[in-house]
Amino acid sequence: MRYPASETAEKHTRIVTEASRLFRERGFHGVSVSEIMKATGLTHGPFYNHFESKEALMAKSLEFGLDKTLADLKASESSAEGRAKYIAQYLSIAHRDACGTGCTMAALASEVRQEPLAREPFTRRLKILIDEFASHFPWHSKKSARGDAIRTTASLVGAMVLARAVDDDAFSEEILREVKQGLS
Amino acid sequence: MRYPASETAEKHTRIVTEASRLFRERGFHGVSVSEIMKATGLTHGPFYNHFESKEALMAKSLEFGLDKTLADLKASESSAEGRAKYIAQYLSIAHRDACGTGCTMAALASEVRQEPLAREPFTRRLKILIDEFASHFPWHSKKSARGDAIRTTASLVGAMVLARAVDDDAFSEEILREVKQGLS
DNA sequence: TGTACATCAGTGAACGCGCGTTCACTGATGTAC
DNA sequence: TGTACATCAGTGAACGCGCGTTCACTGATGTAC
Repeated sequence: MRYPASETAEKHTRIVTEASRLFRERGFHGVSVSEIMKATGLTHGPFYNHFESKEALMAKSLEFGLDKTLADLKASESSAEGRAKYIAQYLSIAHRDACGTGCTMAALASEVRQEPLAREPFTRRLKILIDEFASHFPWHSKKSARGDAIRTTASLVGAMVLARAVDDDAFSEEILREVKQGLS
Repeated sequence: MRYPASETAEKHTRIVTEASRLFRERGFHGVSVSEIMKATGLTHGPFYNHFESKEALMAKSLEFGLDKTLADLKASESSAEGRAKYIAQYLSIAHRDACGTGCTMAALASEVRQEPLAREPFTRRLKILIDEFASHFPWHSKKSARGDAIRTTASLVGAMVLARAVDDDAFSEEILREVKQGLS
């Protein structure tokens, strides 16, 4: 049956947001198209009215997640305290335990490598993120700002990936704490 | 038909080494049991003579890979120059392009989170790795050594994950270069 | 040392399952007159 | 404004496929005598 045209765009968005959350929680291959559609409240059939393939959705949901990360960064306080707050929040236990709503890089970067359609949008957005990170916060010097932004990003992502992989809460928190200390 | 008992252990080892390589290259879910067995020169049937399940092999091949990383670390020169050499090699383009023979953490850490049998062995070995990293090389002070080892590990893993995900060679090399510079 | 036979790692067809994807069908919406 | 009908997003059964796993069978190896 035909459905109101006004709802189509909203359903499209909902597929992307639910996919982004589920992919971050369980990885690209850990979630099926049916599960994503069920999470949006539809059956799996109409998926192909919205996207060409699952891989195309991977790319779109990756873009969505990274755009969110960029928006959060831009919305953060643009001072040394703002940076410390941003880092503390990134390396928090709450973030570690909330993959689905957290940083897309920490959740999916290592799977991006194997998804041809995902690499290009990932690359473009990481570049923008690094640029913004370097210019948004004050760093030791203008000359080192970009390098500092790259180093900080690598530390944040590495710490989160390891803290999440680890089985031992005390060790996991130690990783977050030590890296946070190194960045302050 | 029956096969020489002397070969059984060797075949077992070969399954683990081939699995470790393939898993690092394409992820736990990107490689099938059949592919692994084919890579060892056998059909897929006898896999279950050697391992209880694919997940059990994931855990074993993870252990194998991490033990190799630990052995490499122990074999490296135990001086400030040795550390610089170790870091330079880790953050090299050669390592970036050789997932299958490279660092198991950089290749699989984000997938470990979702594999129950893999988390415990991963955790135990990461602890040993951090201990060894802290005691093997000289750091600024004895007090900060452990924290420095954790921070360095997080930076290395994060840099490699990002450098591999990125589509743009110049950008990828910039990430490796800047993080390397920050660690020297 | 030679013979008879039990052992068991490897073979490869087969299992059920869930995946990504397709498609004939439905029927309220939107449109042409 | 009212009527007739084309549109098309959503439905849900079905497709082929490759996955992890199982198993009856094979036959050289290893062993008992």
